[in-house]
Amino acid sequence: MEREFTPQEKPEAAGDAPQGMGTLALAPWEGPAILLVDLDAFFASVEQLDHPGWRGKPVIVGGDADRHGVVSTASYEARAFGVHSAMPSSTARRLCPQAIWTRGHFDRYREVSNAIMGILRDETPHVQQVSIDEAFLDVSPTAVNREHPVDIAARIQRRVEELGVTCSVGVGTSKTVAKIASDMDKPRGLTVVYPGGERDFLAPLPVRAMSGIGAAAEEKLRARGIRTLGQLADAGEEALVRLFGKNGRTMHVRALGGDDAPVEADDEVKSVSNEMTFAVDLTTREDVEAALATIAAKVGRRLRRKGLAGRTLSVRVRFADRSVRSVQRQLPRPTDDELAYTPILYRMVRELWHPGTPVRLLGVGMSGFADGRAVQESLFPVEEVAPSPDDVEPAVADAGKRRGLIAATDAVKDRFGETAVRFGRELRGEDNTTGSASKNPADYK
DNA sequence: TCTGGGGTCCTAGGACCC
DNA sequence: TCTGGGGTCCTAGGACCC
Repeated sequence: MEREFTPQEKPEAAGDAPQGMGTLALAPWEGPAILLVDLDAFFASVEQLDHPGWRGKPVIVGGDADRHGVVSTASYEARAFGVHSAMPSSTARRLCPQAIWTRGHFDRYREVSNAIMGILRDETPHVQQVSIDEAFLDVSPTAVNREHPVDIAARIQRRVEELGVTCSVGVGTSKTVAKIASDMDKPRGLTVVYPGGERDFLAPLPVRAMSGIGAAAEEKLRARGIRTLGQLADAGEEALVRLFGKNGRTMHVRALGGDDAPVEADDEVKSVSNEMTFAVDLTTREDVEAALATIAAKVGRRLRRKGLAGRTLSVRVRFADRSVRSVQRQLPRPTDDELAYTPILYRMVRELWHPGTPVRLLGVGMSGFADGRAVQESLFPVEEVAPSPDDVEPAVADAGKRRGLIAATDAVKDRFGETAVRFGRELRGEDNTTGSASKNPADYK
């Protein structure tokens, strides 16, 4: 039986194909071939894998409804009730009161993700992981390997399903097209856009379908009568550059289907940060500083675990009206030691906030790493980091003592968890936070 | 009880140097 | 002591992604 896929036709997912993908004659593929593999409702799927009693039922991974929490991932059974990612948990609870809720088990998600990424790297070394549940693959036919990209995609779907979760795959000549294709049919979809079919595939889609166009860009475009990617492709590039800067050119190229961004592994970490949203706004200096110390300790610990030391320290404050202010400072030397930089955070936050003003969220970030890779000597003496003697914790100003203290508490946290040990000034404001999940790949490596 | 937490990248203005 | 321009670093804010 001879069969060709039209550009937008969707072959059945691997598990549904009655005679198996290998028996279909695929139209030949010329030129670049990019896959985007997207794990379906990943966190919720892992929960259902690990809890057989939850299969077939609505499952929601997310923060508490009564603490400003939002949905991280909803199973497809929960999505049938209108629940989706980033929805306030209070809304989700109203839409689907019978859902099974969990705050998530992130070590487990990382474990399953790593196994799947292993499968992808087994298929090709050209893998770019973009999050815990997504990766681009370059599977362009070469002189040595003529295997058809669609066959590779179908085999990946089968191999992933053997681990107990499913994925959707988009196949195209560019990252833009592969990504949009993967979104067209979920779960377990396999959507193929053949070379030459890009413009017809993209033209009818709303501009928001394209990665990089969010609410603000959509609104700007709508105000100029541009609603679809076809209209975006027809728009003058000069006008787009005036509107969006150099990103306007990128948007135009992508809408034309001509994006040639390479698939490249990018595992250099550029920043490490931690934020807390409080169920009850903070108003006193004591509470704000206690929370900052707790957040700073988490950042410090993650820096040490990754072997990173940074020079750029930042603080973010979100107020009750959701407005945000931030400050950043260059430190004299890179550090991974919160005992050295927490006192600096206290001074920085005073530039943004005065006692009495309700604080909804606090965040601490570190960036400015030497090269994004591990550093050998990561604990610098505190007096070389703190800009002034006031910033040194008197009790721990001795560098050797501090190093020992940090190492000891890290060891206890390794054994008993993050909340096992806290320094004195971290103790207030406990259990006043939302708790949620990151999908950033840097946290899962 | 409206809207989390972890990231990346871009922009625009100012300081500073050559 | 009249003047511009380029490069780089730094800072605050914002858009966007998963």
